[in-house]
Amino acid sequence: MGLPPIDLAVFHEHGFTRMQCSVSGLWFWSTDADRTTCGDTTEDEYTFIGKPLIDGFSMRGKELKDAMREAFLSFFENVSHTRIAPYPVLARWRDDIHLTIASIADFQPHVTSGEVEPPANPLTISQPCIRLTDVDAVGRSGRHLTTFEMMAHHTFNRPDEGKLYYWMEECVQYCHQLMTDTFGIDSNEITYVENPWCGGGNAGAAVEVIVGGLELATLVFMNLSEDEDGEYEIKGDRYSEMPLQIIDTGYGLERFCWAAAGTPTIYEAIYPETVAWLKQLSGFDTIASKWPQLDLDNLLSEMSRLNGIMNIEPGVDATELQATFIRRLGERGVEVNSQQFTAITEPLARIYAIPDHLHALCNMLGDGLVPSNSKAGYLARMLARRTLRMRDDLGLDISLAELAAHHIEINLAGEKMKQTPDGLLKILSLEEERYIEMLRKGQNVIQTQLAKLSKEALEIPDDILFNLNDSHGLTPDMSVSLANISGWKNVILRTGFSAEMAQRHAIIAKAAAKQVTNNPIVESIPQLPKTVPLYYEDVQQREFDASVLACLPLIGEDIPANATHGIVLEKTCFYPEGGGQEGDYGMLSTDSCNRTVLDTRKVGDLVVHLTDGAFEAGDLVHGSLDWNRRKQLMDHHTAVHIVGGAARRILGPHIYQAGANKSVESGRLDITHFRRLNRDDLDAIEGLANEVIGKVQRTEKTTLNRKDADRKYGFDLYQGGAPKGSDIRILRISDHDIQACGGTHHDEPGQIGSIRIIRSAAVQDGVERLHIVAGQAALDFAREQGEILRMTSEIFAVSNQDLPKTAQRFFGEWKEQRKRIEQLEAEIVRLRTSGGGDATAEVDGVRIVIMEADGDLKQMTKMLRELTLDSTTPTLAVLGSRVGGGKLMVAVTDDTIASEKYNAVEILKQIAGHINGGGGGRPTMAQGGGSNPDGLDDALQAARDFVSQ
RNA sequence: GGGCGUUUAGCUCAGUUGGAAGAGUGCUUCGUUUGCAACGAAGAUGCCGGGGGUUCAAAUCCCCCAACGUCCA
Repeated sequence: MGLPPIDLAVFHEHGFTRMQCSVSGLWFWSTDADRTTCGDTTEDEYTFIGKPLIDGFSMRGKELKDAMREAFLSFFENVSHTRIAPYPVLARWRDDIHLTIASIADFQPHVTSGEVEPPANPLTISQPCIRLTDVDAVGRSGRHLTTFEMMAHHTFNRPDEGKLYYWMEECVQYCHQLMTDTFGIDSNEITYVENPWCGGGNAGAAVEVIVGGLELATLVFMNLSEDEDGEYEIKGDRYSEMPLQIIDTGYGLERFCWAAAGTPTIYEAIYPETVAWLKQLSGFDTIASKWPQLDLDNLLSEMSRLNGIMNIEPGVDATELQATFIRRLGERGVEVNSQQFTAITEPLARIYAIPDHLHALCNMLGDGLVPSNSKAGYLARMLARRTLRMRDDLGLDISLAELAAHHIEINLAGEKMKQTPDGLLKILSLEEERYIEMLRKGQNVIQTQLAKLSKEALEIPDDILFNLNDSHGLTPDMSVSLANISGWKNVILRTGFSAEMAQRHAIIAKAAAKQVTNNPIVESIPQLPKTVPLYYEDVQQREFDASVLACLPLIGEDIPANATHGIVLEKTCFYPEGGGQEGDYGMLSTDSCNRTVLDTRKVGDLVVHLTDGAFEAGDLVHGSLDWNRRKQLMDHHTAVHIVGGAARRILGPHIYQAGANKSVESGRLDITHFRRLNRDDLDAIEGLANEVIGKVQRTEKTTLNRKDADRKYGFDLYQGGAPKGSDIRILRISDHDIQACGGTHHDEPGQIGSIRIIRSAAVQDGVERLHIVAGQAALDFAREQGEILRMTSEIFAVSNQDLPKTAQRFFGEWKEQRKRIEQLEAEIVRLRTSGGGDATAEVDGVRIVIMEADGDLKQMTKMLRELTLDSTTPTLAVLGSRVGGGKLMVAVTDDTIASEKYNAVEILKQIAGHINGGGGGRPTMAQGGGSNPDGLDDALQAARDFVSQ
């Protein structure tokens, strides 16, 4: 069955009645008995443009947002909600999304699953969000944004445990009170639309709050989870009730601001200064003044009213949309032609989108994101490039960094950012440099790829446009304008091409979406109590006794050679592979048998020892660790933390761990940084890291619940990725580095001895990999380096200090001598070919040289050149050599009677048979080889016979 | 994580069906001019990213690796 109607006392108290929308078919509540639509359909225009629906907010921009947010949060504080500070826009506590897309995202999956307590209950928050799915519509639709604040009140009820804070009735009551009392909205303007919500495996009843044609808020009552036997059916899937009942609301801060301002678009309500500034910089007014009879203000306000019903979504056909727009404007007495419409709306769309993109960029970079060519960093790069393109389209002579500096001053004044303003601007100017470089390279690529295309062509072939976009970052319209500049003056972009390309990308993405699942190592996970870890309590413990709970045959290919069984014990001090630290090795033994532990893994909550033989369940075993291995792994793991802290201190607050691995040989740490590191950077980090080893006496290991950990240390804790459970293990190395980490670490950093950063390498753009050795591995490394130096200096018979100088001298001499050899070879060729003698004859004015030579094809090529390059002596030359199965070359002097008379390829084919070979080339130059060097004499004789015919 | 592209002289880049490694710029020398990023002549500069393979022959075709770029998740 579906969900029951939402019939609440609050509706009846305020005179609302339930009816069905004539357009969408959805049920809604309204005080207006004549209403036929729910308010958010293609029949419902915006009614607030020029006539604000919310009173008492006469300010604009940041000031308006601040006032609106405060009004919202304090309203809910007054009705016993706790105000929570916003989370970062980079969702580092999650591994399924890069960006915070909604306020509820702050609490997923750990709180919404019921595993972790919420930071407060009920709570209210205004969460900055970024959504890039609708990026194409930003600036065009009048309402789309990539970044916005979602104001919310959340409640997490557990009716089973008697914890029921409030549900639908109170929720809607609060909402209605906020709308009518705090914001003074007339009840007649409000419709509450019943529209069930589902997503991410959860679902529930939901109410959309529509005011003046604009959806201002959504109230979701999430109390269902996906269950194929469930009793509720929503949008094709079945659900059943879950123990946690969550109120998830979302109130669009910017939309409230817009409704209070009544400006033609949302952008003018929240970014008025930037819009005005960009209009002035781009000379927008001069565009409109070209048509004095056009009433620009009237046109724009009619357009924005229409925006409400035009359904401008990404991917709709632009041409068709424009035609509809012009027709409907005409119906309202606004006459505008296509040319005028484009001339006005195109620049305006960019002027509107730029501050939005800048805001999103500043939010992302402000949280410490580094632009990259993949993952979250790519999203920042994409926004930066879109902004730069729009800037170029507007013809603005201003850098991206300057735009951002202005934006920060006007729209982000006083906001706390993790990244420094200088760091942020530096990153943006580097991004602009890359963009300029991309365009410069693009110009070359265009010229190369279009070389075969007629300069009169009207279109660039589709496959070339696709390729330019995918491989070189040139969007179709950029390609076309670059082609126009480069001489293909008539090419234009086919209409609908961009949509086609997006569609093609979607198909490719769908095909590539196949998930790779990691191979299981055991057939099935037995129901056993969680293995008790001994390796946290005492990291030095190397021996223990425990009883065998299960002995499982190992399957799959992802296991070490010789490993046959997985042993589960009730407790262990073997650390299972995790957090980038490899598993422990060692021994499990009883009185009668010894088994080698070849690796240790975690399967669910069980630690599985991968051994080379079986035990019986119930056996009492003695475990002993390969301590040298463990000690080395701990050296590397603790060292990686120390180096990470050092890198952050030296390079800046944007340094974040992007991955790590700790093996016996070395540790690897991937860090986010906006440029390649050089040896000086590495030396500085290495120096600081070793200083920390000397200074910090003890590391501090604590376990906090998630709620307290977040509050105490913030989200920088989760450098190693999104943590799973509700308890967070925290490793604190003084104030140098504090991280959530499940690995094993030294109690005293001094036990590491020393840390060396061997080298850095690029993993991807924006991510640098540091290779680290510590402890014994550092000593081994130093010894090995010394050995290499010793062996090398022995070869040169010089001291280590003289090695670079000596190597340089030898290399230089080698190059010089090689050159000298080439010169001498050429001299030999000259001597051999200038003498005449038996090999030379003359037939009908053509010098004939047929002789055997030494050397390979390359050397013979030189001789041939000597022989045939001089056009005053027309020559036919046939050379043969016994090298490598026999080689033959035939050449004639170009553009002479020699080349008229003889065809080098023909001669070669005639004689090559004698050496069992073949070959080819051009009429003036042919070469070939064979497998019978003894036939060379016959081949050359055949050439002589051919000539003398 | 997946796809595509690039790697050739100090720099920026051409190089067609595999068959004699190029241009522009910079550099050196000489000349002409010295007011423009002046002009003329001559010259030097290449492990054609690395490693395998196919072939008589590979900058070119195939495989692997690396660096860089780019689009999509």
